[in-house]
Amino acid sequence: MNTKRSRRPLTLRDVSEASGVSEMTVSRVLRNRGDVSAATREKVLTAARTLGYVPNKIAGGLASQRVNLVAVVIPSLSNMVFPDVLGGISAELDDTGLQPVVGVTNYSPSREDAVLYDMLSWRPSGVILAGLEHSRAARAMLDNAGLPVVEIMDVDGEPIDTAVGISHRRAGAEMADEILAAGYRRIGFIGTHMPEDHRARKRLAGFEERLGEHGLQLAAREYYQGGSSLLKGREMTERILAREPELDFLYFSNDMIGAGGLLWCMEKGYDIPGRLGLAGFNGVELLDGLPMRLTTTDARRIDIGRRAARLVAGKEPRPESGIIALAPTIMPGETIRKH
Amino acid sequence: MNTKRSRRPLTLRDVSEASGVSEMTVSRVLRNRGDVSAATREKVLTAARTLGYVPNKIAGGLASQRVNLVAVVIPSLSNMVFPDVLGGISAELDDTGLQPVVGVTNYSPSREDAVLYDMLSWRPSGVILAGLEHSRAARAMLDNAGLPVVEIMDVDGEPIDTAVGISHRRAGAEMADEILAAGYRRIGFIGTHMPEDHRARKRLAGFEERLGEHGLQLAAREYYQGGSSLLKGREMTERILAREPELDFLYFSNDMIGAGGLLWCMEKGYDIPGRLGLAGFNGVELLDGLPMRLTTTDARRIDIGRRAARLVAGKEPRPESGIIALAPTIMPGETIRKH
DNA sequence: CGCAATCATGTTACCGTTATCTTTTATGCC
DNA sequence: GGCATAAAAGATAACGGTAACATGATTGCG
Repeated sequence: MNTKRSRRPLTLRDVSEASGVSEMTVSRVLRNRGDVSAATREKVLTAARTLGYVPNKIAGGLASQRVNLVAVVIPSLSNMVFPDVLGGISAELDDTGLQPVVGVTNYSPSREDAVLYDMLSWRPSGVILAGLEHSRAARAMLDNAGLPVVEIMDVDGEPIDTAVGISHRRAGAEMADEILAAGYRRIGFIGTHMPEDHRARKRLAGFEERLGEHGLQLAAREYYQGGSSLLKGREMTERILAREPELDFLYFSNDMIGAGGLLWCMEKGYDIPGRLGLAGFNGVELLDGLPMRLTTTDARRIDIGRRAARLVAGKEPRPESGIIALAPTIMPGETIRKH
Repeated sequence: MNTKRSRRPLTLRDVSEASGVSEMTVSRVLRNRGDVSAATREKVLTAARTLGYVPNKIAGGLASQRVNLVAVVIPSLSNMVFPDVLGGISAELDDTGLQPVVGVTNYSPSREDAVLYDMLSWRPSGVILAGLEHSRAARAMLDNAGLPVVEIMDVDGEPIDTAVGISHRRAGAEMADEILAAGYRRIGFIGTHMPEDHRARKRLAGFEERLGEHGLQLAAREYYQGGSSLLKGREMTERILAREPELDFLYFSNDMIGAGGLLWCMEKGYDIPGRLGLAGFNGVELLDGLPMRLTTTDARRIDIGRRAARLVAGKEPRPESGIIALAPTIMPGETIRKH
């Protein structure tokens, strides 16, 4: 099966010699391009197989000026948000010959610049990146690169090329509507202290704005550092309720801390959703198994991934406006009163 | 800042002309290699910046016969286990100039072959892949490639080159010890029905073997299809207890379903850990916020990622045996009786 | 001051493919 | 059977960098 570990790496030439045809013909066979007779095709294929030849995309990419890679730049892996998006992207890219390559920025603009630079140096066929806020340098790079750029997750802003996402302002506002309609009035907010998480910021802005329209404002807010976890949700919930015991609703900036808050409140015997209502954001699978279903907003992650992928793959035309806005949809759950 | 969107992509030649030096000198500046005077360095850098030049790694890689990529091939992203591994890898690769590129196989051997083939066609500097079980074709490819290969997560088997992980047999056996020492005797198991999840299989084998040494065997087992979620954990727990109400312990093949099981049992009012003990596997952060801390085994994911990365980066020599076995460590939690 | 060592830069030849064009061979059709 | 046409294969020249070597400019030092 395996040839003795030859030191010199295999090239087209080796396959060409082994099968007695030109390198060009081998290349054609391996890429299924151009006319090759069934006989030679077979010869070449077996030669390639027995040698264990693996094409060199570095050389191929240089020669063809085309690389089947799509750069995907996102802030974080752990967020339990990203795997869904990537799932959507992969699913849609699967039959296009394009392959996603992921870069992670950790919500740092300078890391984002670096990651982008690095990705672009591979001359991908397209770029999908999270958010609409990018450094001047990043915008310039992307502009210059002259390839499809899809900014995902958010549509509240001016896309470089195309944007696919939900309006986080709207998501926040709609949740506010829901909460107010259910009669809650003393509302607290818990979120990360991350100036770079623009989407969380916009969500809160939309939320507060809507409260304002009803003559209300947040009765308390609590910010935390670092990653989101159930434990953090518990801590923050305890803290905010200790400070403001009269709150009748807690709006969490994501489901993970929302779930932590929910567990804590249930243990403490709070009457939910009667005495205290809760809501999160994202619509993650995790929530399905909680003792009580947390009300949340589905951020349409899979759809966003799919549409973004369709755009870079050219399966779908870029809309005139450059913006594809999906509707964030509230998933009622059981932690908010019926009205 | 940005030059008018020129159609022709920028090359070294453009920078060279703009700064009045040879392409070679530009190349040297951009890579910080070789001697260049401070003056020209500055000239080149500003030229590159104002043009918005991004190096072409395709061309560079071909010329230098060297690519700063490390292929990371894993079965799944959603597992909440691989993000940790990736974290460890990135952390350790950060100062080496190497960059991880992730491929996902969905536990399918044929997908694994395809992903590997694809990755190798980029001629990476090293490969990190999950598990010790690979197709003959995959082993041949890796053998042929002549680069460092680190198989991670598992050490129960024969590595192609080097392996870093824990012994899942041992992890299973040690958990069995713990459970037996606490006096539980009627033990049930809940896990995925995935013939390709070799690590889960080995864990169970080690577990059962140890039970056997004590003259016991599993009193019940329940397998499920598809992904692990809290909800699935609840369902499976309900099912196994309906079928075998006399069980006094449930060993879950991962923490997610373990957590689901725990929540269900608590709701049903089971006395835990008195009447019924529970244990999972992995040691994920999720567990920290549960109403009761689930007993589990820390699979050393971050350490595994780090060591693997150190090996491919050449920061650490390959051990004589080719195997780096980390110790799986039991995290007691509160769902198992004290003994 | 002269000569070797060092620094700074340039020249040339690939790296392993694929695009494009050319040549050779097979095929169809009246 | 001859000639237009298509199919199959090959030859050649990029693609955009970098390695390796060559060269010109400085510097150090007895």
